Amino acid sequence: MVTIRDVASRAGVSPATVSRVVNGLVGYSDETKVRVEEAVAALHYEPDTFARGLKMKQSSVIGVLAPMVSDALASQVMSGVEHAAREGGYSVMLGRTGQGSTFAPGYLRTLRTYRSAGVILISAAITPEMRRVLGSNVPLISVAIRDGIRFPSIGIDDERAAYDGTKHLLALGHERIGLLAGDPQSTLVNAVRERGYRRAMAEAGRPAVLEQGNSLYDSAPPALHRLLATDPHLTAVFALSDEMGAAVVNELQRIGRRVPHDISVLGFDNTRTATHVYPALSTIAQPLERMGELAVERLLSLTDPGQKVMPHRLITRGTTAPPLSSH
Amino acid sequence: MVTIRDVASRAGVSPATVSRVVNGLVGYSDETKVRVEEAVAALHYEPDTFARGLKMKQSSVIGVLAPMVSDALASQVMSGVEHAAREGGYSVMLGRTGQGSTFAPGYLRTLRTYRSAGVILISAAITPEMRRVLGSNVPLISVAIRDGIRFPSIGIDDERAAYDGTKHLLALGHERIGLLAGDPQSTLVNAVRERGYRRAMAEAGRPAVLEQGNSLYDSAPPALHRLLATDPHLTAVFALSDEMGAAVVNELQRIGRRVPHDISVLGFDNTRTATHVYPALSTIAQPLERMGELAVERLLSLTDPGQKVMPHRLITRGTTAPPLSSH
DNA sequence: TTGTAAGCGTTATCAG
DNA sequence: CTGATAACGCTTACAA
Repeated sequence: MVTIRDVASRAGVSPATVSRVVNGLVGYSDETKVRVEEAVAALHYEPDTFARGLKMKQSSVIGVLAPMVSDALASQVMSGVEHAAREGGYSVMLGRTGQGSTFAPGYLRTLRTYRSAGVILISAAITPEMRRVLGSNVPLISVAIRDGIRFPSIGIDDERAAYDGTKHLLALGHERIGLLAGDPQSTLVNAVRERGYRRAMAEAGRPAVLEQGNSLYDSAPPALHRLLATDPHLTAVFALSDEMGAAVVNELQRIGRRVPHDISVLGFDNTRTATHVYPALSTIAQPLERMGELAVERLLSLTDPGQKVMPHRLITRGTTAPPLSSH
Repeated sequence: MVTIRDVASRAGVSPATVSRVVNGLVGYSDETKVRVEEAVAALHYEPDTFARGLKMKQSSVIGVLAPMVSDALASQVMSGVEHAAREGGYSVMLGRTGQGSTFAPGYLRTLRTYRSAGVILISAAITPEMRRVLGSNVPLISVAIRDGIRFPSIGIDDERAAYDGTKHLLALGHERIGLLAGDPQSTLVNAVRERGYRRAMAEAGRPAVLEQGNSLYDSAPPALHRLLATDPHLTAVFALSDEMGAAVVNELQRIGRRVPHDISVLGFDNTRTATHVYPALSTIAQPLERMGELAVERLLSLTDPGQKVMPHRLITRGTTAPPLSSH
């Protein structure tokens, strides 16, 4: 292993000087800088992470905690995170957490011992428990979820997004729109979206009809059937995740209902899943990658990351159309 | 920060003794063990990763390099990796590499500087370049790919699996079976699977008809149309990835061909994607999670990881049936 | 069974 | 502008 002393002796300077030029500090002549750099290059010197970590009080790893649920969403956020992290010379350590956050404490502990520069939570709220095990030195931020008050986060206005989505369906002429809600425990995302739907329906003077899924594919078919049982004349269903939306499209197909002729379907998030069904799913887009980038930027900016609301966008593809009855 | 000296003085012993009990070494009385453990617990002592890493020559991170391509596959392997790693007290650092492996060298460098205990490559072959940047101390293993000779790997017998898949279609009565191949550059997976298909077709005295995709969803529809242009009477298509298989099912639907009545479709890998289309995709399963677990076990076993061939399995779901003409 | 002390490779302080 | 030197927290001979 080549150490800073090797570089120093080859360049004919002291280790301290090497450290200075390597870290871009001030206090050396141009000439020594050149000599040191030559030596560094010649010897392929790389500072030792552990020695450095021991001295300094933090490392350059950023932790990301992603739920195994909604892989596609997390994956897109990750792209952004990774990009921004790499740009800033940071490495990303990803932990996937289970349904009941089984692994989260373990990961957080690891991240703390690695003196992580910060951690990003995807689609998960920051809990006091998390704050506690992480210690107070490590900044924390949530992505794709937010409550607008308590913790640093980057997300969209979920209430408004769901409101807009419902409005779109209403504008198309639909009057009976069912909502396929997500896990009700997710009060910060699903409950909020649900509110947006209810508001739009109420404004239109239409009754809300909804059933709970859990955001995942498999939860959608049964929920869809409950929805249809409640109102067999539904002409549109708004699913609060693309996975559920895709499942609805497929299930409708299976039971012989044509999409979008008989029933329109609208998804949520605009993950890759939305384009992996036929017809491709109309959905509400969140700027997932950008949110990931922003998360690392804010995390590293040292100032309080605060809350950031990103714009959402309606994307119409093949699953939304006016209802048959509107002709 | 609480250090080993704090624990030592509280327990009334030396730092060396604390180190010994913390690391489960020998050489202390039961009584001191108890005292030290009490002190550790009372002070919430945690050994400093960096100080330890500086002394010892390796850390307990396992690196995983996954292609952004085929997220679903990587995700399943990751589950296994994570599980086994956690079991052994290791942390997992995930790096996603681009199409042209853009990030791979950077990640590998990071992993080396973190003195990673080993790195796992998902669906990627170990190149001399990788070996070089990683240094010779870090063990490396590939998962879901193998060439059976040169590098440590865990995978299935791709030739045989593709052969079996083709045989299945043949046994159903199909005679005109098109192959939707993957990236031809992937000589270790796609080229091998292609060989299996060719062998089965040759044995059946049927002509091979194939087109290249790149394993991803979007590459499939155009390739499917080329396939259909070559032989409009195809009654089955075998796609060498579930994403392509799903795309074929959807595209067939779009152009008005019924699956499986008019055309059967068989996928490959048995990722979650296979169940996210309607009808659900019949496919060849690889024990992805198990492969991930095994990868870490072998990586950490210190002996040469060697090559391991896992069993594959045909899973018939809704997209394969006898051809119409067989009645 | 236990303690002392010498590093591991860096960075930071303080002289020069 | 540069060089000694003292930590950082831990492990491990080597002594006792």
